[in-house]
Amino acid sequence: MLDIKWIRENTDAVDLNMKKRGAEPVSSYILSLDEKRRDVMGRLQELQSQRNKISKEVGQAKAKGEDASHLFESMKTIGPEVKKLEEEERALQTELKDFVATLPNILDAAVPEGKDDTENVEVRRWGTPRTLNFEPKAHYDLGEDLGQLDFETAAKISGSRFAWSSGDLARLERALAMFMLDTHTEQNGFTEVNPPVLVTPQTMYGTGQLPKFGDDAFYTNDERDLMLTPTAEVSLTNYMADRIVQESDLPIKFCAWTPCFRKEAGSAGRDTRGLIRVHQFNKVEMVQIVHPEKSNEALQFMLGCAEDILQKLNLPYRVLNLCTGDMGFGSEQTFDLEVWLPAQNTYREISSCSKCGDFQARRMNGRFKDKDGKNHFVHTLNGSGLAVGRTLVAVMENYQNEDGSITVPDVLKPYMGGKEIIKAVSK
RNA sequence: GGAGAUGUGGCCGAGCGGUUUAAGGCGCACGCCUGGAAAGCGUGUUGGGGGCAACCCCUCGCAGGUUCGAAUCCUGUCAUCUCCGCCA
Repeated sequence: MLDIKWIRENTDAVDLNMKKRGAEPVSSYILSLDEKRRDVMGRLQELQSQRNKISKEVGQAKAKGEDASHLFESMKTIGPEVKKLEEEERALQTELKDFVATLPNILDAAVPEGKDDTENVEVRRWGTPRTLNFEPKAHYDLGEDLGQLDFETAAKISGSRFAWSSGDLARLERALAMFMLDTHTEQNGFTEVNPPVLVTPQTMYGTGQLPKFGDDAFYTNDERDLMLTPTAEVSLTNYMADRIVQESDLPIKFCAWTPCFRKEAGSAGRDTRGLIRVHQFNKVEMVQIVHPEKSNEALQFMLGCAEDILQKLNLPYRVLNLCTGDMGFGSEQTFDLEVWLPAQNTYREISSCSKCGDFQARRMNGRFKDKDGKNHFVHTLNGSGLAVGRTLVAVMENYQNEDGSITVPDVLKPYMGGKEIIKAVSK
């Protein structure tokens, strides 16, 4: 959520930002609404002030045992007028807030210009794709041939875009998650959290999924309208909702391994096979709550944490600086990591690390108290560390052997009971 | 699912419908005192909004309502705790 005071003083920047994101200018509309609201508020406060004064006089008169009924006359007209202005003010306030809540975050100056994902800027590459002397299989073929990935069964149970894995492959995914969690907690200083994945609409609003992107999420028919989280970012970041922490508590670093639920509305026909795009997948997420001055530093740190996982797994990847046209709603700046997938002969997204400034903190009212006792909004960041399902895909395809078996990466062996190779189960 | 209890500034805790503009205490910050400290004394200490400013408005879990006037009365709702039932 943008600061209305800031919008008032930076109308050009607001409209320029909308343009960069490929949207229409909005500042004149906001300004006129804000002006109307402040006008009503001024008149309302004047009346409230009168009411308070008279009310006090009534109290004083009664205390002395005097008759105060003559004071009621003016109060009788003030009362309904106050109520009317209150309603007017509330309506304008709601209208303004509802509108501002739909505006995306202001992009960092370091974000490259570009119209869509084709114009993202590659920052660096790491690792060299393995040269195979055989035709690489796609992970879904590998998994099905191993007898440990079963999309038919998943479809029977839940419909399209779900997966069923079993045996060593299921364990390999768990191994990946444990390896990631252990690395982030033991090496990178994150605190492991087991958060709820079923959250209130208010929580989804806090991180920016609502009100604009409700169509992407699964709702329950629970009377509280609980929703399934599309990422643990939602639960973890909302730790700060209506909370004031001490400056010395920062940074707060959480990581969590949770299932994520996405409708994938609008992606019909894309990645219809396999684990790449499913309604339910597991992800290890990192969230940082930091002092505003540490935002940039924290973003680089988190990007490093995500890269480190790929490096330890020896998976080739590249880093992209997302361009203005491809940036998410709440983000100021985002780096994506794309991992090499031999069967697709291309890099595919496996992590996304974003800094959100005070955008989310403002929505959820998350603050810290500085040394002088003043409160400020915290800055929030989130990054995948990594998308576990897609990491499984990457390991399968990059570590596949000609006979269809999969070599277990060295760092995962301790988590696989020492198993070195995943082979087909006998049918 | 059923029954009951409780929600008041960072914490504890008062609060007959009108000087509550939320007592008192604890904690914290600053000052006085001291060689230094403790104790003592004094001052400040919820959060948000509007205004150049003086200052004003809102905020007692949340949302409605009653009233000239609500922390206080009414309704709904949420959270916490206790007991019963069910349950991994």
